[in-house]
Amino acid sequence: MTRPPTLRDVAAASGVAISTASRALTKPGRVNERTAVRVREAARQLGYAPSATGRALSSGRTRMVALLVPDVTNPYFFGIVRGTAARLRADGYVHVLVDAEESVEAEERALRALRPTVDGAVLAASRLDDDRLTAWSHEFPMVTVNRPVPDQSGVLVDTAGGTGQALAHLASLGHRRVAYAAGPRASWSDRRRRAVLRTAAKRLGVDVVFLGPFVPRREDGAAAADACLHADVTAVLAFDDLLAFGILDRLAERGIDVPGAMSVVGCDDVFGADLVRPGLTTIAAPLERAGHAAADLLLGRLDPTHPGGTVTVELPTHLVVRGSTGTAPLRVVR
Amino acid sequence: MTRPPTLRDVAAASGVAISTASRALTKPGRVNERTAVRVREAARQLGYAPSATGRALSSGRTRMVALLVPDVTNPYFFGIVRGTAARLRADGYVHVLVDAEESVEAEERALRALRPTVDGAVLAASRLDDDRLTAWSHEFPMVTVNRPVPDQSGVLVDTAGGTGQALAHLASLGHRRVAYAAGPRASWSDRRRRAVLRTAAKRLGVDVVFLGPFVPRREDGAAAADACLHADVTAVLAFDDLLAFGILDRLAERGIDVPGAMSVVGCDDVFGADLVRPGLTTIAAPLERAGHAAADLLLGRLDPTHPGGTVTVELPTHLVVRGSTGTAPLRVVR
DNA sequence: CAACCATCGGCAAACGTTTGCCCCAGCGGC
DNA sequence: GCCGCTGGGGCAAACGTTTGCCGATGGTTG
Repeated sequence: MTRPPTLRDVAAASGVAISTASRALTKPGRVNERTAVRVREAARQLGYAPSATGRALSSGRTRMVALLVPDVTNPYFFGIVRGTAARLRADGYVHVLVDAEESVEAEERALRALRPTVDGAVLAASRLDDDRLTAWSHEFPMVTVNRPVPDQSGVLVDTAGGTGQALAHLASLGHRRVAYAAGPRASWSDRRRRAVLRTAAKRLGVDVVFLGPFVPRREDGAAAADACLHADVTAVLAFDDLLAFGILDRLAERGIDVPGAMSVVGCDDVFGADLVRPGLTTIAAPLERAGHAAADLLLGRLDPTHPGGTVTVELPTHLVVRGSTGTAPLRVVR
Repeated sequence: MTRPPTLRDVAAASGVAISTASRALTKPGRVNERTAVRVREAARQLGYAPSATGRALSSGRTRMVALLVPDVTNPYFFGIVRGTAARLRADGYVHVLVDAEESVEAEERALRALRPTVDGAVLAASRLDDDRLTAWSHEFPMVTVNRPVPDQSGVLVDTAGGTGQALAHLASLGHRRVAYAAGPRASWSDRRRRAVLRTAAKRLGVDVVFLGPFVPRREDGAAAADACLHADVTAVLAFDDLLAFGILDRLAERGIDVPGAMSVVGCDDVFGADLVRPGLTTIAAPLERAGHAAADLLLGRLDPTHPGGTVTVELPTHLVVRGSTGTAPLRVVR
């Protein structure tokens, strides 16, 4: 296990000064071509790769970007990880993945530790409160996903719009009483969807009953399903696909036919939504594009030649209709 | 957006030299407690966090570890990512995620670029050939997953053993002619499973027909399913769950009852295996544990006080029986 | 022939941290 | 009163890279 070769080794091997070696490799035309060839050949032969650490120290930029997610376990974030990874790779940035463990403290600890080390961060579904998020956004180039911060660039996925679409879809199938199985109170998306549902419900002449909040995990779908049955609805919009999977599990367990007796709509279209039977009708969120867009915004801010200014990218969603939604059953009046 | 505070700022604020500030924060007892308190207070007030870059340069260690996967998209790697992330986080290491794009060149490029920058790497299912892998293993502390390298620590998941179990399971259900829908020729796991299947088939009195190789993607399950039907088998062991999902899709499309007319067994038990209907019987690989173990091995090697020596951890698998396997149909002799 | 310029290479500082070495003050023992 | 020891603090080098500045060389122009 030998120490990696440094610029000093390359310089020695080609008989020039370190500064010349550096320029030969990074500043085309700055040194005589014959010298440059010699240096490049030596570098190749030694297997030289510049130390990102050394570079970072002298340039003040590390060419690393962190992605903070509350929970790497959640398939929701897989798409975001993919998107940011692809975008960062395209510009040769290193991708640091941080699991904030759903905890405000862990998230702040990670930000503090990473601030001197990475050039910027993408915060997906941050658990930080508004004040702290705003404070951090002044200290550190960052872009949020699904979490608007004043005067800060961000990516929003318009699941609220999709929710309206989904309700219209259910209304057109004859559903008149629909549940919304809500997510965490702290969720920005959840708040927006509630608002949209209230107005859409009025417009469409549908009763929407709000159930929850539920923790968006498959296990918690049981409680949500039971609440739906008790609330006497014929369809349910779940906060996300995981919750919807759990609802499907529980309905199957209780022998409730989907979509015959109950229609189920998820949100996000994560991996697996087309694996369940019946396939899950869901509001497809372009998560990979969201991650890509977030990284793109961040890279733009990091580029000093870039115009600047804050941008908010809002990505549209669309409803993917699969087998879990169908015409409303005849209402049984008790 | 202010420059993060450095040790110099802390030293100035507390009226001591940089070296004293450094020691006050990192060498308990080395400086007078009264002085140390002053320094710590200044650090706290300024929001000081040590620069990993500066540390790395002086110590030669970056406290970063890279995880190279061929394709972040594949749910197989989600578990590994989770496991390594958790283990690295526990020791305060930073987790660098690299997608090698299923390409030997990209993988080597990443290794070359990362060598001076990270302390070590976990290579999951490397696409590198043996020679290059061996060469790299001499240059760079690394641990492989499912890819044995001579004189190098690694983690192996015994899916071959699980395959034997799965075949026995099928035999006990009366299957007498079973297909193996193979994965890529280059796969080490695939080669081992073939060997195990050959001997197990003899012992159990089962005919195993080898089909493929198939690309382990859901889309390629269609070809695998058609090949199975043509080969006149009553059960199929798929290289992995993704392929099995695709086989299930195609069988459903062609109206073949699972498990009535055909039993299907997957491998890995990825996210989603219990979402399909019928649930997929599969060889459960402890992927999160594998990632955890790999990171653990690597961290051990990086610790200078550690005994040393190379270790190979072999993790057992077990068969998870769900709905996709059942008793063999009566053979139709044509 | 002098003044000027372009080309090319080297010196040294800077980035932030750690750490070996040295210095100084204070104190106890003789 | 001198020696030696110890506790506590600073100086400076080192890590690998980039880059502003300078100097040397050789050629061109007036």
